[in-house]
Amino acid sequence: MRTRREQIEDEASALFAARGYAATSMRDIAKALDLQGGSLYAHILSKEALLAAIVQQASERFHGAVRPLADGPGTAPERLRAMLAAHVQVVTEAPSKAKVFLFEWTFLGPARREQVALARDAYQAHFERVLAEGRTAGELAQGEADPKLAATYLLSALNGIAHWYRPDGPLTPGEIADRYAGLFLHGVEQPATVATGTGTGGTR
Amino acid sequence: MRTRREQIEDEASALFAARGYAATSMRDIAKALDLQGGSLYAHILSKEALLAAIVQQASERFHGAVRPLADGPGTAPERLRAMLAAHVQVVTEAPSKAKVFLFEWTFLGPARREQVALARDAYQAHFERVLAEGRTAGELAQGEADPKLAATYLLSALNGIAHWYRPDGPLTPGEIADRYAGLFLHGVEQPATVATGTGTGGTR
DNA sequence: CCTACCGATCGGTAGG
DNA sequence: CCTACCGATCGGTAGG
Repeated sequence: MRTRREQIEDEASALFAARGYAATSMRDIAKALDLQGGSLYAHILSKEALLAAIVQQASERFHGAVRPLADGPGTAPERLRAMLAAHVQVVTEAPSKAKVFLFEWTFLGPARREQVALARDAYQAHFERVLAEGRTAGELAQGEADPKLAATYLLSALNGIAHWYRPDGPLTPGEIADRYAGLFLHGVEQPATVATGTGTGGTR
Repeated sequence: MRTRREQIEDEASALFAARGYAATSMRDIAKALDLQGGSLYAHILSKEALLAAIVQQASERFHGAVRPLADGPGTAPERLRAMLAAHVQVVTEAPSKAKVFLFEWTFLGPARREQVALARDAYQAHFERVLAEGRTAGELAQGEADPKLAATYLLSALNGIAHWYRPDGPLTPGEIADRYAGLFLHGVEQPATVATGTGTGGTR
């Protein structure tokens, strides 16, 4: 049984994600729960504290899912695949909360916003580290892009999923992760045909 | 000399981009221009119409820059590189306006919002078409990802640039575009070593 | 958790 | 473009 507090956070997540934090009033949240506006304050301290709680919990989900994989065994490409799949999993299992964490955290007050900025940097650093290790090991070649830029590129693509994912869409979260991993690891360009021996022996 | 109307749109773009549309009041915009709140209405019809004008103009910039390249000459990879560079150029030459177009258009009323949704779909379709043509021509191989998903992936990564780009950052828009194009076309994984003849003849 | 309310601020307008 | 204002709504609180 969800506590009242959890119901409030769930409803607030849905509304913040759908309309944006600033465009959602406390009375909107209350109405969705059949309460009066003021009654919410028996459970929360302020609108910003409610946002902070949602953001904090989502942040912990992302970290908890991805960090052990970054530090785990496997080659860099293997770990990246696993981290990417975990990130997609966190986004798609609670899209509203992920969306609030990813795009509404900027509405926090200065103190909490800076905390979240640090947590986000630390999260991206997991990806940067694996990319750097892969380069050192000769498993990855990011062209001229350094690990920081490659991680920014990847996380931008992944976070976009929160904007368009629908549970009833054609692709499961696992399928989305597979395809995105293929795009990130191999790109879209057909490698120049080099003696892969499909029979004709190189169509130049 | 910028007209008053243009000054209002520029200032509104900066504030909408920095704080969000819903969290920006007409009096905020007026104050930045040393005006009284009500005075803005000598130049605009409503807050939403102001947002709509900014979004519309930015939308036209993106379309105008990219469409001719999609329809232009060159192989699919060449055209994708050019389109990607043009998109980055539009984002970075007016980051606030791009950001408003990319992330604040959802605050438009239903009628205008649907129009913009169509324009965005048409924009993405340019990328999808080139990706599909490249696949047909054997120039591109997107793994299991279809052109639509690959375009979504790419545009998510590109639009993220609006969130972090700073004119005084270490990379020029052209350098960002080059690196992102490398990541999109080739991915990050080192191709398996196949007779490229660096001397040792294949270190497996 | 409700009733009733607070001061502040919102988008927008009348009249000049 | 300003002064002065409109009704509506905001986040939040007192008291029960």
